[in-house]
Amino acid sequence: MVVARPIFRRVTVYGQFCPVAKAAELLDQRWMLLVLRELLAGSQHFNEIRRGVPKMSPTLLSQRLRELVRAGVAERTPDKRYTLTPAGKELAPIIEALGAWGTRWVPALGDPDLDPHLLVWDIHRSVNITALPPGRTVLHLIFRDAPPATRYWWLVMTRDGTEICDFDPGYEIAATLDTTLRTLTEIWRGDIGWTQAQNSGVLQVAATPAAHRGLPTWLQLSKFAGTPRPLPVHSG
Amino acid sequence: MVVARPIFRRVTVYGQFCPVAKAAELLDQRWMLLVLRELLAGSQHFNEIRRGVPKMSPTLLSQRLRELVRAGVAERTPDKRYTLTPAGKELAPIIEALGAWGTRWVPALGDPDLDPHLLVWDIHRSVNITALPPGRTVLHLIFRDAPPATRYWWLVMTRDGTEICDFDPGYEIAATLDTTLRTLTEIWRGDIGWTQAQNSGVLQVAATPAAHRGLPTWLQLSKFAGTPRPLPVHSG
DNA sequence: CGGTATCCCCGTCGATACTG
DNA sequence: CAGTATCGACGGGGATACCG
Repeated sequence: MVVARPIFRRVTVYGQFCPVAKAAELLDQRWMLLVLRELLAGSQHFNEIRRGVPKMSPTLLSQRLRELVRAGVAERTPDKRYTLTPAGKELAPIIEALGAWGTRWVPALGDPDLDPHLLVWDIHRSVNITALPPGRTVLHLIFRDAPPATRYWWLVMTRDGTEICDFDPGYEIAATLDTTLRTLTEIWRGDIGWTQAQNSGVLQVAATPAAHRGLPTWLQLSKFAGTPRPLPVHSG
Repeated sequence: MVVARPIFRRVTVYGQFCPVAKAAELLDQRWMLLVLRELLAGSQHFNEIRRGVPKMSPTLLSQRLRELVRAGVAERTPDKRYTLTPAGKELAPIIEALGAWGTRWVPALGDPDLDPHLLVWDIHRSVNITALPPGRTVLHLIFRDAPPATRYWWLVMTRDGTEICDFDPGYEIAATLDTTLRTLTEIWRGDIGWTQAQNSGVLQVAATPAAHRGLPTWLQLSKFAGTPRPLPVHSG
C-alpha cells in the first residue's frame, strides 16, 4: 500500500485570523518571494523561472509553483506556462516595496551574494533592444576576479532579443567591459556609478565610438537602482 | 570546553544580490512578519509582544527580536523595550500592504485560525477610550461556541486604558455581546457587518440605551476592515 | 523541455524547565 | 517581568538521479 504523503501542510501555520498572518503563511515560505519576483518580471516557463533562482532545486520550485496555483495567485496554462492571476498581480507593489526597502536598508553585499550567472541574466533581461542599431551588437563582459569558468561572457543583442553566451560566439565585439564581479553588481544595483567605477580603475571600457555613445542607452540598470538611499548619519 | 553555537546563520541565505532577496532573507523567517506587525502596532515589552504571537515560543521570539536588532530594524533600550529604527518604521507600508492583500485574497478562515485570546487582545488594543463616558464601562463578551475556559470575557474600559478579564470582575455591565467566535472575528475583520450578524441571530446584543448608542464608537474594527474586496466573478 | 522520485541530513522549531 | 538553557523530533529542503 502506498501512502501518498501530504504536500501542502501550509494551509494554517500561525493560527491567527489576522490578514497579515494569512498572507505571511503563503509568502514567508523560503524562496516564495523570489519565485514571485520572477513571475512578476515576466518569466513563465519552468526553466526560465529557474534561471532567476538557480540555487533552488527543481523539486522545490515545482512545489512552490503548485502552492501558488493552489492559493489562486498563479495559474498553469495547458501549454505549461505559469501566469499570474489578478491576486498575483496585486503583489507587484509589495515585491517592489520590498526591493526598495532592501536597497535602502540592507547595505553591504557579502561575497556569497555575488553571482555572475544571475547578474548576466538580469542585465540581459533588461537590455533596451529598441535602442540598438540594426543587426547584431555584441558586448563582452570580463569579470577579472572570477574563476575562468565564469569569467568571460558575451551578450549578443539584436532588436529581436538578447542572448547570453559563456563562450566566444565569434562575432565582432562592439564593447568590452573589464571589471570585477562586485563592481558590475554594484553598478547594476545603483550602489555606485559608471564613472565612479571607471575613475577608480576597477572598470575599464574598450568600445567603438558608436558603442561608447550607445552603451548607456542599451544597458539599463536594476529597477531599484534609482531608489533614493537614506542619508548617512554623522556621529560627530 | 564549551562551544558557543552560532545563533544567526541568516546573513546569506539565497546567494543573490537582488535587494528583494536581501530583504527576504530577513523578513521571510517564520513569525518575523508577525513580530514586526506587533512592533508596528506599538508593542514594546517582551511579554506584550508575546501576547500578539502567543503560539510562538519565548525562545524563538527572543531570537527573532535579536535578529531584528542585528539587522538594524529594531533597538533594545536599556529599560528593555524594543523600538523600531527608521529602517523598521519604513516597513509599515509593507506590512499594511500585506494585510490589505490578505484581506482581499485570502478569503476563508479555517477554524484553527480563530483564537479568542487574540481576538479579545486585538479588540482591547483598539478601543477608542477617548470616546468613553467618564468612569468605568464594562463590556461582556460571550463566545457561545467556545469551551467554558475561553467563553466569557470582560473588557474593563476607562479613559486611562482598557483591561481584559477572563473572569467576572464584578462591575456593572454596560453591554453584553453573545455570539460565536467566528462571527465576532469576521466582524472584526470586516468580512461581515454588525447588523448582518444581528439579523441572522448569530449575534445578540443586550445593552443599556447609552451603551447601545456608544458601542459603535467605542469598539473599532481592524485597520483592514475597510479594505475594499475584489468583486466576485460570475460564471454564468 | 518540464518536471518527479527518492534519500537523508541537518537546521529549525516546539516543549519544558529554569534563572536573574 | 524578561528572558535563557537544553533537548529531542520532525520535516523542509538539498542532492542526485531519473522519466514522459
